[in-house]
Amino acid sequence: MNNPTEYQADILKALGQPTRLKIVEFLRDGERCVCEIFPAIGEEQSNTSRHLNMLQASGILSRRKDGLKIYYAIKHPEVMAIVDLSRQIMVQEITGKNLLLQAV
Amino acid sequence: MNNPTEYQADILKALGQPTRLKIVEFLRDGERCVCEIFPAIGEEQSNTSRHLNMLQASGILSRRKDGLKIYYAIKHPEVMAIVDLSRQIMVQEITGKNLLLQAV
DNA sequence: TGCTTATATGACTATACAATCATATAGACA
DNA sequence: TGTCTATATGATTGTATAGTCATATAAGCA
Repeated sequence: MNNPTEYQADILKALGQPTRLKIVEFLRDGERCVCEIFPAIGEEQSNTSRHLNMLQASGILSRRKDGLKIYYAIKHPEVMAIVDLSRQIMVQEITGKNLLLQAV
Repeated sequence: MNNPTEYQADILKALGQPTRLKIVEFLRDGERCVCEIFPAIGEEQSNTSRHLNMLQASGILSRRKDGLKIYYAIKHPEVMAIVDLSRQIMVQEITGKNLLLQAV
């Protein structure tokens, strides 16, 4: 995080990983504790914990403690907008490639 | 690229790297050849070429050949929207941290 | 106090990535 | 044909990352 470009890249890099993308998608509807998140995405607790920590460190998620449980939530609405836009790009790319395949 | 989530993550990962973010930002105003790009972002030609190749492979950039030169351009308007949103998140994060610092 | 549950972390391994240097390819043109 | 220019690529190196297993921490409760 030495300069703005690196900071900005870190935010996008945090989202650019399948496990973390699954976490963010699962949190779309609101905050959840770790004990709900890791079974939902099918990853180990320790691995999920690391990714959650990274998402929080890069400003994607907020963290709230309640007794034993720790609740994570999407911190900025812009996060879901980015996720949705990247899916749009994916869909357009896949559609384009299928059209190419059909043309063969 | 085995499943949609990985595909989507690859798009975001492609944007989540400082050198590639600089390339995309430089292409905001329109297509440019490699010979314009690498001096503008201050990276070596070979390194720039690799990043351009990756950005094209992940569907971020389009590529056009004209004689000796190869022109790259932003392929989807959603790309710049993502870049702008990620900067908004960064600004909010930095602002929030500065407020915290002032409170100390 | 001791036990249980929820979450985090240390140590490790395998893999991926960015950058560099040298070199290859491919098109333009004399 | 030979030379020049633009771009890509092979080989290599150092570093970062994801995932796993075992263990630590910390809060709640009997």
